[in-house]
Amino acid sequence: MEMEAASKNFIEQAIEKDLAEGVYDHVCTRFPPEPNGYLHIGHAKSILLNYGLAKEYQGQFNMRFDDTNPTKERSEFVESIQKDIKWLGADWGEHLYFASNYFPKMYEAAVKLIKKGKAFVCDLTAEEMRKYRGTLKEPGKNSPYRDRSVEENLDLFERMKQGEFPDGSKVLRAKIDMASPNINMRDPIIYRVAHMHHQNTGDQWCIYPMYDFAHPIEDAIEGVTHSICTLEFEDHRPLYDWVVRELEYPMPPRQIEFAKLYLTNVVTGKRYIKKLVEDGIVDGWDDPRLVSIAALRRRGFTPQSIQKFVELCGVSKAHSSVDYAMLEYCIREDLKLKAPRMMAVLKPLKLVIDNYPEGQTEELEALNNLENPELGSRKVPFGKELYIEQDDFMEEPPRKYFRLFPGNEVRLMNAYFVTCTGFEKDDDGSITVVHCTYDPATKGGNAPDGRKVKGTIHWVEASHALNAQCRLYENIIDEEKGVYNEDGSLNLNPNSLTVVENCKLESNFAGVKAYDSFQFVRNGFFCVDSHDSKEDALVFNRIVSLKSSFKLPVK
RNA sequence: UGGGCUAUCGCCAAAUGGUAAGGCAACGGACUCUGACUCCGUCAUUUCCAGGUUCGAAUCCUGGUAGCCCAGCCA
Repeated sequence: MEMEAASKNFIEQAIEKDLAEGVYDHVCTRFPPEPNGYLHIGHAKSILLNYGLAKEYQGQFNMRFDDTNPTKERSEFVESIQKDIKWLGADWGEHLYFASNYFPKMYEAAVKLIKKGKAFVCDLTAEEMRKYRGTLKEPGKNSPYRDRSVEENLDLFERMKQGEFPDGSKVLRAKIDMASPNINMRDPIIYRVAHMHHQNTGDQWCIYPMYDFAHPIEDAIEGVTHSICTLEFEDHRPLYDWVVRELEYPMPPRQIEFAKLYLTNVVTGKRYIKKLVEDGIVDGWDDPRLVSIAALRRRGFTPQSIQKFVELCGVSKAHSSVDYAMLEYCIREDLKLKAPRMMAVLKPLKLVIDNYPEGQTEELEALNNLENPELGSRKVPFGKELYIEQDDFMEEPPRKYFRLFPGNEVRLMNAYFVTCTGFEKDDDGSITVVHCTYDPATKGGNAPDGRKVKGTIHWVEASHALNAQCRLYENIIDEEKGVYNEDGSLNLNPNSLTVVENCKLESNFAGVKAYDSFQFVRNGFFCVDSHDSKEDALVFNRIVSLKSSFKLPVK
């Protein structure tokens, strides 16, 4: 049976058209972040899209730091960004570039424009410039400096470079059209004076190119064919095209825009994440409540799960917000067969097996993943006293409750069948201990007489159990009304971080680092906070999932 | 009448004039060593709205409506 080939997205279609028409003879894409923050799930879409396209068309994928504005950039971020992209699986090979390394070429390009009469040095202040620019509905006015001679412009621009002028006193502008309905074309600034230290070029430069001028040049220099960016740059495309045309690059790059990835009710966006980090609302850029790449990694997401997610989301130009459930689906799907699992009890309730010999313990064999025996097995201690989940016992069960209640028999996962014989309550009326008897013949979890049980529950042996305080990170932060209100107060999900005391963990957790911190993945999975990106997060079963999957029957 | 862009199920998203894919979610049912997983089934007579062209329209035309982006010496 043949699978229908997946339909091509609009970018693939554009590329194939270009290739077919001979506009380009190869494909080169790039991911060009500004090193001013950590990467998040939205960037993953762009990274994987660009990388995937390059691979699909046997092309080249460039990693380029768009570091043309030293005020916001830090080398801390150039490290983290590279780490995150590598982790995601996008391989740029030898092609790691810094826009700042092109400053000499950009300077030459600017000189070329001046010589062509297409750029001029302007002395208007920022304030004046805004007035001359006009408004969205009214055209702008030409700058009084617009008609300076080529010689004068050349001289002035050279002196700007030499540092003769203070910040803000002079800029270089492209000479296009002050009456253009597109504000980006109203003689945009292409170079500014900024006496500032740059993380890569140091104090070599005191003039820096603007994005609209720098970006097309960067793309052209690297032989990028398809410069893929987000929707808000659509209005900049005419300027992008103007720059590569005026600079006369052969086989100029083409800019294509797509819609950003947003997650419903989750804070995406570098700006917001940055503020949460700076305000100390979260513990850092890798706080598991965030959707930064670092946080997702720590939370137990795998690169494969994120790749899958991006693939599932698709690419289009329609503004959209993807359900968080889709991301969760992807990690479950990925971990399902490849993660070893253990048992842990988050809200413990003592279970005593009255007919189990006092003082005896035994080791039982447990598969690490029932669906994938290749992951091997481990020994789990078993004894007279165990802990089970509070939710797994009910004094008065509703209809269709399959777990433990007086008189009912269930299977202790990987162990024995037990039948509930009674329970104890304290003065408050809360249940303290549940009593049961076990059937020694059901060792391993199956009855020789073939009888079945409806429920299976997880457990931890009391004397071997590890005590832990678990931090449960739940969903992020609610963006429904905006993360920050107008008065500066925050809209936070109050359940985003829950601390649970006295969790009981299987003794096999002993070798696991940082087992005090668990990531909520829902529907049967929890991951151990890896803290260390080299380690895969460890998965253990259920615990809270019943809340979402067991519903009380309606009366 | 500033300019640009977008509208297909609760959420993503295909369909390129030939009779509305797929995934997530949801809901039934079967299975099950965790009520998970798996499996099987249901889920848009209709594509923002109104007209028009056509044998045939989500696709073309006309006119509306709604949403997003643009007036940084940020990217």
